[in-house]
Amino acid sequence: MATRTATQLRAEERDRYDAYLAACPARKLLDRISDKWVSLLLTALAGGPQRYSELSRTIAGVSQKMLTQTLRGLERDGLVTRTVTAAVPVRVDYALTPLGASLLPVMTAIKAWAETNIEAVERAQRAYDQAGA
Amino acid sequence: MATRTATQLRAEERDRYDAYLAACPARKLLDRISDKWVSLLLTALAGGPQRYSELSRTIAGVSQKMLTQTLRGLERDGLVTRTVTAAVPVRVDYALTPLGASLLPVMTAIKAWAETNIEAVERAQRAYDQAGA
DNA sequence: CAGGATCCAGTATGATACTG
DNA sequence: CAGTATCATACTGGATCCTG
Repeated sequence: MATRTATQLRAEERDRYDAYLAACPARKLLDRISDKWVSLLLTALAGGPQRYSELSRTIAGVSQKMLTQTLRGLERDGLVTRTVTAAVPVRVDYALTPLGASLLPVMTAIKAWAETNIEAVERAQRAYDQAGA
Repeated sequence: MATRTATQLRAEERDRYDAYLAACPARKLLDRISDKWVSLLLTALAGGPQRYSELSRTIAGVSQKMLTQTLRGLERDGLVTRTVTAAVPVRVDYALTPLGASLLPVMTAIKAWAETNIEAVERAQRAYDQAGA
């Protein structure tokens, strides 16, 4: 128990530091909503409620795991609701809450920015790669 | 070589499918700008150019690697510029391009949404966790 | 239909040490 | 000061099988 002094101190500082970061919930929330699947899911629900299977088809490329996981997270954050209808094959609908709807414009704006500026970005990339080579 | 029919067909479909997704650059761009460090860096540069070390202090918690990596990506995408000033200790300034500035309002909006609605989200989380327990 | 559980590969990220 | 290079790893995300 003597081979650690500076290293341990640094680790302790890091822990305290991480704790501080964890104490800043806004940054964590920012990280959570800065997620590909989140933006795609929220915009997918913009047109109204959708079933699980509809979403998986709309998003196209999302795995069961990511779809379920992201939906659970959004439900927990109060951004979407999950409604189960008992039937022969179970039916589950997801819909935006008012809180989720309030985030929608921003998500739409990001998506729109990406679609609008993709060409400019690609031009910049080509120029950058040219200069580098 | 007869133990695969449905499995192989599914794999082939998936490959074709993934190729299609890769061909959609807007989704890739959306994923790239939906990054924690990107939003933090762009908003950090909102007030004007900053040096590398200033940024690392402003962002607080970012590692050298992530900082450099994210800056390089943003530079390649044409969102920020990198200006090297030859001096005794080298000086490097980063600044937003017009393209980067055009993304700034959206990034600011996300950050603001997170800060505004963090409490509502936390309430929702507590309610969700209560119900689950 | 709508998941839950599990296994596994790839990537993202951090810590550390070294350099012009 | 402003990185680069390397190593180690934690976490993401996909594939697969199983269930109410």
